[in-house]
Amino acid sequence: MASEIPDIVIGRLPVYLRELSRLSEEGLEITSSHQLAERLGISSAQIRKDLSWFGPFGKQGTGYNIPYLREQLKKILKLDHEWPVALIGAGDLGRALARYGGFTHRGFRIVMIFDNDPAKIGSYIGNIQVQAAENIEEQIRAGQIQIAMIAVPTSSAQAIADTVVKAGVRAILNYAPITLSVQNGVRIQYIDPAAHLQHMTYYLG
Amino acid sequence: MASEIPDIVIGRLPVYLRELSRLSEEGLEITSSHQLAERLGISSAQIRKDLSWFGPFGKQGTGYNIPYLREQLKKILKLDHEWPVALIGAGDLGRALARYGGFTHRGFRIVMIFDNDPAKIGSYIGNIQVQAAENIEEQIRAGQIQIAMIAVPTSSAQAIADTVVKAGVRAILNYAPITLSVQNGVRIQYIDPAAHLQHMTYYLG
DNA sequence: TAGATTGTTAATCGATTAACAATC
DNA sequence: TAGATTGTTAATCGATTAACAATC
Repeated sequence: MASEIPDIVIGRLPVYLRELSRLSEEGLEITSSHQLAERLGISSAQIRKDLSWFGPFGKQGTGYNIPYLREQLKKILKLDHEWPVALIGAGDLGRALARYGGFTHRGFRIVMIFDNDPAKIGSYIGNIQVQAAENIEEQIRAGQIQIAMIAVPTSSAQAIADTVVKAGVRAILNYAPITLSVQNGVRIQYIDPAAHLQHMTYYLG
Repeated sequence: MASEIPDIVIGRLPVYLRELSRLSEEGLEITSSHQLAERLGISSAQIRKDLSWFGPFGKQGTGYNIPYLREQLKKILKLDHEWPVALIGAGDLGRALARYGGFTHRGFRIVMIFDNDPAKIGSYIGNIQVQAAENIEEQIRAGQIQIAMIAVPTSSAQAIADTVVKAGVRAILNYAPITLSVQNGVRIQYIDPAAHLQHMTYYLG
């Protein structure tokens, strides 16, 4: 049953997928748990154990067929179709995210952008027009959007989270440096660069 | 001995510090492991255990003095002085990072920015002038910079990492979606929003 | 004092690793 | 076949939690 697979295992699958894509770009057709392990700096046993939660994907003596394993991982992570994403916040960070080219070939497309600044509403970022924040709930519901990226000031992040969840969002990528409170069943991932830096300074001389 | 404290514990300290700052802004002077736990969605036992690695900071029956605990955590994480940071890459993301206001009050200041695009070299982002990438090694060495943020295309990320490490950098915040290979003693933290999104789609219907 | 909360221990729980039979 | 690598088991390792004496 899928729900008993450790979350920490799920979190590594995108990293495996990313490295497989690189190997593929390098022209390789076959890889092994050892090759992946060396490139990712983890143990080959862990890679084999992680994959074995989902089925046998390799061949003894040979390794893994890269295109096949990529396909399988994409299926597991539900990346066999593109996910529409709502972006809340059109400041510097929001605009950088909207222009970032790395989402599409990995399964995501920003389809709506919101801000509460009258100077930004109506303007275009790429080919998407920034909408008023008051339309968030209606638009997300109408578009049946399940994923939102929050790139607003800390002071409004919780209210925005409440709004998007009410509208049906079930996965939030939160760039505001604050722990959000949401109902059960809603997933949140946090991106807080300052926290990452603070984690590393502990080890600096 | 500091080196035996689990890295996963170190990684939670910035989150505790962040929440303590919020409590402080709300005007509170005292908190408890229970209050912190509820706000962060983790167990109070974990918070007390984590803190106990570094010393007794609380008072039985009362809890923790917020200003005091903040000071102690800052000392532990070496945040009692400001860290100069080199930013490599002045594209959309680099510019958003350079303008991000959230670094300074958490212990970091971007003091140099590099790019290899002649159209960007010499231009200003805030009050910092973008320098040519060929100056990276010399400038980082001269400034004795220990922390770098990498916001360059995937194809050049490893080469940039090699360069900054050669120049003396010991902590890298990497925004390129690639696992970097560096010598022992160099810390890396990864920020890959697409990977975070892929982690969450596993759970979506 | 009575009530509350810490710091710490021991138990539990979960994740990683080593090892190897199976087999390509 | 000989060599290599998977998938899986069992052992090890590490992290989390429950519980409570100490004490403010």
